Amino acid sequence: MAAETDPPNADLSAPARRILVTSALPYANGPIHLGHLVEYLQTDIWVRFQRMRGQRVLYMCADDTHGTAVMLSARRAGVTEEAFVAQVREEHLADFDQFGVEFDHYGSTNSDANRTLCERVWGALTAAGRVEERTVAQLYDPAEGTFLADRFVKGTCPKCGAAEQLGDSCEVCGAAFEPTDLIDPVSTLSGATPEVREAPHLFVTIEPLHDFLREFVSGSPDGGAGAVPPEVANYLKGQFLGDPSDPKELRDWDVSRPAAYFGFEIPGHPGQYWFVWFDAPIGYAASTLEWCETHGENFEDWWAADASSELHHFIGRDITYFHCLFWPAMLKTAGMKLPDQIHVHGFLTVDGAKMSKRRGTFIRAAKYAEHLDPSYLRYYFATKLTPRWDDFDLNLGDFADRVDADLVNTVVNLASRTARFAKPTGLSETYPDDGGLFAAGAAKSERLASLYEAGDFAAVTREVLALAAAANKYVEDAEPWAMKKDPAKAEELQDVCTVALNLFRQAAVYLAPVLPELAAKTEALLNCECSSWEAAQAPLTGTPVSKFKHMLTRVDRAKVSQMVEESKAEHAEAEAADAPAATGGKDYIAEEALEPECTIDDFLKVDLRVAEVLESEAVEGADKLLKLKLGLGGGHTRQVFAGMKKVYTPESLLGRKVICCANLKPRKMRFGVSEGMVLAAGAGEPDIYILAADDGAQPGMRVH
RNA sequence: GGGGCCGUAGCUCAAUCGGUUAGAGCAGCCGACUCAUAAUCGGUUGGUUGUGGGUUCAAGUCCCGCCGGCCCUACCA
Repeated sequence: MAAETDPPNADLSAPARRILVTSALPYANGPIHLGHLVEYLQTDIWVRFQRMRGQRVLYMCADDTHGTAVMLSARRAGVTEEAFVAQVREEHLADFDQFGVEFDHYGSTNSDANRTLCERVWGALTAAGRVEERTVAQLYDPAEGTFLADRFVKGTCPKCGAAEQLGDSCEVCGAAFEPTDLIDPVSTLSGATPEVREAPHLFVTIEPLHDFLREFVSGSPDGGAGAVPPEVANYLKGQFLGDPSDPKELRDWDVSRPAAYFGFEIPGHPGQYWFVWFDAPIGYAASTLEWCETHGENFEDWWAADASSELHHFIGRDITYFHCLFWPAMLKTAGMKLPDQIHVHGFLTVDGAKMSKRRGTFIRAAKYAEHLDPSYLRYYFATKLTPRWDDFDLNLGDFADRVDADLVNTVVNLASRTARFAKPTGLSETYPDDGGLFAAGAAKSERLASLYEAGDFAAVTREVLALAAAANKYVEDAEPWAMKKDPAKAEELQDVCTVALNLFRQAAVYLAPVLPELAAKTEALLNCECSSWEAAQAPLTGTPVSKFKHMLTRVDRAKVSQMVEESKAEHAEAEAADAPAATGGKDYIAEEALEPECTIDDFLKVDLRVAEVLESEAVEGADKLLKLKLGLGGGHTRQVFAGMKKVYTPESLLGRKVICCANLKPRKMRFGVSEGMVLAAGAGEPDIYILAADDGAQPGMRVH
């Protein structure tokens, strides 16, 4: 946990800011994975930066423990919910620890502090007349004894008849409906047939706060800044708030769930529990309350409406709605501190695609740390993080290249190529002429600080790397290795190393929020302090240099692949364990219903031929398309575009015999005309399996 | 169905308010060097800025259509 004492303030004339920072609470129903880490690392970097600048920061987080999913997981595991979330908590904390994410306090939404604050907020909502009770009809699972959220019900679409559709919409025809409309609904929890039951629910009205919320997100007319970036404000206006001239009505929010539900029972409403999304954000405050109680601080100094502190939330863009509308509405009504800024980040993709368990790119934090140095990931994420909510990609090849090239070859190289020369003498007593390099780096201080402040870590790493690159050039030009051979140039050698090591240290200080371990190793090497921002302002002189030890090893590509392979294997095991035995596998016919009966004449209209893939290339600018030239014998060829690039590489198809529909009407596509279709099984990526003919089949033969 | 965001070199990203010939790193190629973790330094190849229109003296940037991706949301719009 972070030090409580205030570090020296960067700007001695200004009092330190008091900043309360949160990351969204991870749900206590699963492990932390690389997608989660985007947010915790982003927040941790920002927090560490603020601390280096002398600000007073509280970094608060907690496990989000309530809800149906946790309740069911606990049942399945045969333990109480409390025992279940306690176990998950240990795992989460271990993961955060490995990645250097340092919270001041990590609470739980299932705590007395949270219950107390939920009651306080609830009391305020009730007193303000914002709470209404209404009856809601919902599907109920008699076997599990719980009401079912939409995603826990499957059934046949009432509109198109497609089977196995989830409770709220149909993937096949796109229809939207209520789960109670489903034909033959089945609980995915127990397999039981759910019954429709009515239960009272409590709703919170936020429409009266419409004007307040508009001002909150986009700023006040008198020039006050909004709490969210412009694109987020646009989204909220477009989706929920509308224009002042054409406002949309904000819907009431259903904040209760009937028993059985793992959560807090609502005072005065026996059998009704606060919905997990109601108590989750209150967990930010509850965590602070617990911290205050053990640190002799006053909770109101951080959470009262007029508290002089700042409140910053870091969230993913999927939960923008809750944090930017409901949450401020709750706080406003409860007379509590409003967020000053909500930092919204995008999602992580891996190798250009959504994280996929099947492909092994759904990687747990713990699995990553088994194989690779967490510093790599902290750095790589930093090179990608901006204040915008764009998604960004963890390209595993690029990841390894980038870490090696930037950190090992450029930054650490500065130390490793000169520390040995400097060890016998230490650093020079006075800082030598370096052509202005150190001063130029020092002059970057405020610019880099404002980039950190704005969350533009990508720009920070770019600029610091440019400094380190210039430093390498300095060493190259000075040729210390030549001086080493000439005893008369010992002083000159010491000077060159003094410059190189100071430039290295400057970079390490600037990168310290991202790479705290590198900063610590730099402190050990140079016997100095690297934990304050001002450390980059003045060069170090006359100090001893320790024996150089490797600070960061190159990325082992084999470990990267191993990590992916093992993640893949984990998924396969989990699937095998989940699959009910001897049910004959997945019901693909239910998933994609049979077409109406056809006659032999209908079938013969489709002319299927054996074809050989003569040419195969990926289509530039298309993610899914391969352009194939098919040989049908006798000199006949066809150009066919096939949407299977994500599953088959172009080379893997060359020379293969495939089955194609040879009389399909040619279709003009963006990249050319497609004159047929290659047959493959499966509903689409990643399930695409090309049909093949047995040996002996020749191109052009018809399939009967 | 509605909305938001995104699309720039093989890869990852820059480009102030619309302003010169769209830049950088990595990878590739050529050369130099050898202190350093096959590191470093110099040079160099590589772009119809997804696509088609429009506005403008000037468009990667602004407007409209289309294609593609991600997300949110919805029997309202």
